[in-house]
Amino acid sequence: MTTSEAPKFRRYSAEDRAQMLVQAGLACLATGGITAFTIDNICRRAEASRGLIAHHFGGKDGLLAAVYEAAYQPMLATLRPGGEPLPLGVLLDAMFDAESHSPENLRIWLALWGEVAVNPDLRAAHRRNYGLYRNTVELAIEAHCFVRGLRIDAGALATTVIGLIDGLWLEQCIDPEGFDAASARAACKGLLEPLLGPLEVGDGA
Amino acid sequence: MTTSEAPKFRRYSAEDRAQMLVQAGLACLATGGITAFTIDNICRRAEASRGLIAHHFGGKDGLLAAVYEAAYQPMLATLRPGGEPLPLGVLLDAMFDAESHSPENLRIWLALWGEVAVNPDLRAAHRRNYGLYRNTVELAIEAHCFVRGLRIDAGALATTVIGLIDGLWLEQCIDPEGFDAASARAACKGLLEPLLGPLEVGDGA
DNA sequence: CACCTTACTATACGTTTGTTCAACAAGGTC
DNA sequence: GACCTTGTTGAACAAACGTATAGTAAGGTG
Repeated sequence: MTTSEAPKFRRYSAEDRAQMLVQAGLACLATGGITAFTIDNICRRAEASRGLIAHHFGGKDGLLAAVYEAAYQPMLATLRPGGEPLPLGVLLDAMFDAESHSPENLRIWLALWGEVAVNPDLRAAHRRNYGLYRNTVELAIEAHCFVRGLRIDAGALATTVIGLIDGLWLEQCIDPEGFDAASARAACKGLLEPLLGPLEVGDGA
Repeated sequence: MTTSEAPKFRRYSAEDRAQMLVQAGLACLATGGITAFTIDNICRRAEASRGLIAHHFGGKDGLLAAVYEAAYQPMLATLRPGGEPLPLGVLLDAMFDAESHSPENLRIWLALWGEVAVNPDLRAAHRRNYGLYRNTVELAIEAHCFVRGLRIDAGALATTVIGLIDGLWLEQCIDPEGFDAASARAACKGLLEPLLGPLEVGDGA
């Protein structure tokens, strides 16, 4: 009887709403690839109206850039938790952990890669993040080789190792059957250990 | 003055026209990824009218399936020219030849992979072709190991090697700078030789 | 030259795309 | 409780999407 009415929508802070849209965008990529990354899909999933993406990101492209950043961030955070790179064995284990190897995550990356290869704006963002990624791996390899007295071009090997890991990701992603995170990790170590010596989790010192 | 008029269009055989459309489709994928794979784009590039894709392939999906097959065929043909698999060293060289590593070809694959991960029909086609691909590599590894008396799980290693090669492709594709086919081949061999012994082109016997 | 098969064109159609924008209202501030 | 900032909505819009289809004509066959 009173004038109290249920609010027609909830008002979030700009950052909160932005993150909700980014999460919805990631979910769309995971479900249907870049083709499913549409204003309608994303806003439906985020339970928001169609105008919001333009309001918070200036348009679809702005959201895609934010989505790309959001996809990279957890990986970088995992690889150097305190800013300091991990020992190589630990680093590899982190790269093959269950979450980053989830089918959803892999499909997201595949969709993003396809766009990076074709979209100059995304490529700029990629170059920056990939540089950090590669640098982290290179430092870990360098430290590993220094301790063991191995003379190896850490820069070139870093690129190769990243390629190997991403390639194993890729196979697993394209057809998830017959290959899982544990197999991928074993395969990776099997290829690296003849070159680098044993890569145990506890090889810190 | 005679009745002779220039023909309004050229009539091709069904197979010829189909191949023209497939080629145009590949070109679209190479240029703009899966987003650019549209009826308008493809037909404009093939200099054909918009109805032709439906006529020859039943629709866009039919063309995409044909494009996928067309992308796989030259690779399989390269890897076992006469039906017989090549020696491992030669096989790896073939995998890193200039043409298959062209930026266009890499972008095509990236676009197709993104779809395979999400499209059940394409996945079925992928599973079949990938099986042939993997089998070829496995046989080459098996033969290599047999000759050298190495005891290695050729099946698992085949998957790993394919992952490595595709991963190196991937890096090169996403950002073509600072990495070329020759570097990729060197990186691949550098990782495999500690495990498998020297992989020379002329290691046939 | 007449005929016939079928590759082909071109239009129309309904749907979905991304963007724009005026109006609305949620929720903190006074 | 009045006010104001601004996050939010929903409709309107043109462009682009894929498909269906009726009609056209190229080019081989007799």
